[in-house]
Amino acid sequence: MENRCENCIIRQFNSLRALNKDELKKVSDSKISKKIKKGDTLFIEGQKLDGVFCVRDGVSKLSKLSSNGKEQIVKLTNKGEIMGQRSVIAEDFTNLSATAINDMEVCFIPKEVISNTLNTNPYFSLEVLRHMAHDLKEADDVIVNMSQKTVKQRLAEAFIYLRKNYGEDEDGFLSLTLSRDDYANIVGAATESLIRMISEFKKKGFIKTEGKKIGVLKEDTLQELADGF
Amino acid sequence: MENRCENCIIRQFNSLRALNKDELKKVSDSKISKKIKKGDTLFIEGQKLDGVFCVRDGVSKLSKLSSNGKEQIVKLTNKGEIMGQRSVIAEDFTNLSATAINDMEVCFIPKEVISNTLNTNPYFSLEVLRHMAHDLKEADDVIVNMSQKTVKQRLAEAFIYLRKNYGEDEDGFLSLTLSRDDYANIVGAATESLIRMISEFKKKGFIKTEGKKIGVLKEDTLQELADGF
DNA sequence: TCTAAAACATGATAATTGTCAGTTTTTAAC
DNA sequence: GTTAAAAACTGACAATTATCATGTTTTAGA
Repeated sequence: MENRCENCIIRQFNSLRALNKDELKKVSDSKISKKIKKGDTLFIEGQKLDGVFCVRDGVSKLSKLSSNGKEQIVKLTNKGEIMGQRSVIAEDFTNLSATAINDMEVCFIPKEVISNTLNTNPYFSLEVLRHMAHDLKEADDVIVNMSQKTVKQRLAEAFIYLRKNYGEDEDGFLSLTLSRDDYANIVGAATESLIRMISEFKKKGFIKTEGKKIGVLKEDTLQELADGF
Repeated sequence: MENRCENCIIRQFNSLRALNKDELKKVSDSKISKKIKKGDTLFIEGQKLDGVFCVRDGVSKLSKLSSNGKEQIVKLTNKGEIMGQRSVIAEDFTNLSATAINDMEVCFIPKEVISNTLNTNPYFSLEVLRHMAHDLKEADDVIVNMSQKTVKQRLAEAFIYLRKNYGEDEDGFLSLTLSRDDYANIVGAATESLIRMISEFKKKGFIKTEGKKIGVLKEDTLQELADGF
């Protein structure tokens, strides 16, 4: 049992930091550490979740299947985030599927522990509330982008977002490597359209590619493009 | 002071129902009733809100300006809903503007009362959390619709939504009358495109119109259309 | 009631994006 | 290492949607 929540720095980045010692002990005693392989799924939309997942390492995509059978990625999660809280709080089925984009390390925390703490520790509720408020704001922004911007603008924005949030390696390629399909499902476009746009960006010198890897060359130009110039 | 929160049925539909007598008294003593005329604005995106609005009557649109200058309506609020909580909780500027679609009656509740209660009454926090969880789920659905469905599908869906949530009058017209511009800003399309589609739906007998008013004639057909047939 | 402004409407055309069909490259399993 | 499957890519074409131009109707205020 070397991995105790008490010693886990990750929790400083999420709502679990509002827990007191006793509560933290309960969480730690009941949590189950899991390793998720790239491509594996944490949960599928429509499932009932028995708990939440705290991401120690790796990135996952939260997506939803449209009635036309296409996947839409609603959000990418990063280290420190908690997944599945919406479903546990609303005592509802998940509306999203979670799939690992690279190898992940997560802790599963049973819902009883979470809901007990929500009922007794208002600071914890408030922390969860703040995080959800943040998610809601981001979701609103996505709605506006989806409806008012072109695919090209959304793609430019995606590259900037990925660089900002996940960084790049020593050769200037985005640290988070996504498939073309994933890109298409983030910006909400046909895969072929998206590939064409990547080619275009590359030809124009905005980005560089090497296999799946993509590197941002002209962030300013991409930003202008995203803003509509 | 005839209008006391203690006697207001509206609060049964929102998170205020989790308040105890004392808390409710505080809310009631500090609240300010306001009448908002159709077309007037409750708040504008980027403002700092000093409180939340509890909707007693009327409908408002929550919208956001895109960088291209077009408005996107993110959500319509109805009787009983509380507006501005996200901003108050996150101690953040509003990301949305709120505009009255018809004449409204709202109560303004100062943020201090709200945040005090959030800090002390976990049931209230939990209720707010549930409502926000619901909003977040709805936002996810909107994202998927925006990116995966055609304008025609989204319009069909909008008519069904409006009938279901706001009802219709004795002549079969939607109770909530929106301008063509508002419709365009809900489904995320150019106003001209939208008007054309309304004409098409009318020609095909799916809906009827009389001036601004629109009535759903074939809900099943619209539903099939929205689902992609 | 008159009048200007706003909202509604339609046509022509252009831009954006999707679909289908096929080729090449990469990946992963045996 | 070979090979089958998956992913990446390209072209041709079609469908969707936006834009611009213009006319008509409705609405609200003097």
